[in-house]
Amino acid sequence: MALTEIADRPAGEDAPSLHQRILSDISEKIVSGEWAPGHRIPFEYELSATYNCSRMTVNKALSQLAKAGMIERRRRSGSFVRRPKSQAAILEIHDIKTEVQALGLPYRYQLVSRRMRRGTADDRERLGLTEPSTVIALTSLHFAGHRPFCHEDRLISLRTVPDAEHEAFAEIAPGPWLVGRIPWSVAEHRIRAAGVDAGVASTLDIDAGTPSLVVERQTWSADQPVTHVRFTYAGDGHTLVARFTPAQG
Amino acid sequence: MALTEIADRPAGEDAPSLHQRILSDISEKIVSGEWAPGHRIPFEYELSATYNCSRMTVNKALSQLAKAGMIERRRRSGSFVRRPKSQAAILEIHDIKTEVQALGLPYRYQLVSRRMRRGTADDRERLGLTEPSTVIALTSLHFAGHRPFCHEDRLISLRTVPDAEHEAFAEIAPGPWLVGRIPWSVAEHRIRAAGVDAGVASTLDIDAGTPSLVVERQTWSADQPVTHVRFTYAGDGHTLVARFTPAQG
DNA sequence: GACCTCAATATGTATATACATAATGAACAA
DNA sequence: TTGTTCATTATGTATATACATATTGAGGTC
Repeated sequence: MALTEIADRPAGEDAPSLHQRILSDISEKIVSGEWAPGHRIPFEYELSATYNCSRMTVNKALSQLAKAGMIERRRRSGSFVRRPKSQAAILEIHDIKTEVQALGLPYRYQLVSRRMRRGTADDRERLGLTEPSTVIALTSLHFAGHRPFCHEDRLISLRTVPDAEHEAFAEIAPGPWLVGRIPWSVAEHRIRAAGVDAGVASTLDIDAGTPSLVVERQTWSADQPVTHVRFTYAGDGHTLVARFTPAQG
Repeated sequence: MALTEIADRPAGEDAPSLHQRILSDISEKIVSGEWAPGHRIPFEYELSATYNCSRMTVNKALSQLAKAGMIERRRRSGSFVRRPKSQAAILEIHDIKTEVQALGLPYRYQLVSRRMRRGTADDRERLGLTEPSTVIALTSLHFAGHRPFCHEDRLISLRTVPDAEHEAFAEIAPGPWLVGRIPWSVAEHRIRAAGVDAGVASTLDIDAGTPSLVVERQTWSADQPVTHVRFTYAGDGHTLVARFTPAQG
């Protein structure tokens, strides 16, 4: 009877594509534990029979699952549920304006200092420069409402970003200015806790040594160092939050 | 002449699949900035002509690029390079044993305390429990060499993980014990800096108030709260590091 | 001009088919 | 026993084809 087929896809529900449905069916079996790690999932031709579709459609679903790291595919042997890769997980880090506005507070940017100089040894270290180069050194503040939310200490390599020489950064923060102008290919983050030093403490209007969250980001574009930023979030007021589902690399 | 065809694929090079090559060709044009955000990339049938392949092969490449967030596809209009989505990025967090061993130091786990209790209001808050439930509360230390590397403060919901009642956690850390036993579907991380409180300070053998990195992780399996952990990494000795290429969500 | 209709168009999804490739295991030879 | 050969098998990749679907733009009507 046609009734069962109708029941498969209730009227109000918008129908996802078939390979999508196969994918989520399998994904659910894995996440629920019904198919434990190591379990061999049905062969492509078996699934194509149960779903009454072609092997290509099943292949599309399984390939995506393999890419997401949920299953492992072995020729001649079949596809297997992968063991979760330790407690590894993924965290998203947003830009500051978004962060502040997500808190429902008005955002404001303020430049504290701007210097151009021949890169010191420390500058080269931070940027990952091998040869001397001229750099722009910026310090600035990001406000959430009336209170300073974050202190930014940034270097920009003029060799890679010559336009930065003619930008005052009085109105626009260097982050948004760089984004869109310089396509970055690789970046590296470092997150740690530290007591704030005297200089940063005074601009943030807190006591030196107060615990703070330090996020450093180093960015390259096509192997050329672009910028190095050090964000200092004062006190324990700031938290990086991430929600995610297991995507075992 | 066949010579040009040979030149296309040098002898020593292993040939990636065609759709892979199309994907990386386009990806490179985008990352290099040759195709700026908003640029309309060639239509599927155009690319299939230039690469002398079927539309399906091009479609596979473009679909993956769209999924990765690098391009946006619009029916009837074509495919366009997407504007990078702010400075969002991704960070991987590994489990502690792996972290310690990556430093080349011997790893050791030590249980400090284990209690079973009817969940307090704070316990329910941490686990995300709506109704009262019995919980296991564990505190333990992770050593890197001789020094305490990390303090762990964990709650496990006995309702979701009844087996935990019969596990002493004297030999095995609760993290690895839970992994593999309970497939988790969702997790949430919170990362912040804080001064350590007196209790944790004494077990870590440092002064109270020392800046420390606190990583909290809350885990659910099929909407059921599984566990809540609070890792405290003493001082500024510990850094979370992440390297990544831009996958603009 | 505002509105409607409709053909054109680019992507979305799915099929049937084909051959390549890696891995397994059984049959067979030294 | 050890090693080799070889057919089998499941996945990997690619093609040609088909129809669905959303969107655009042109043309006609009120």
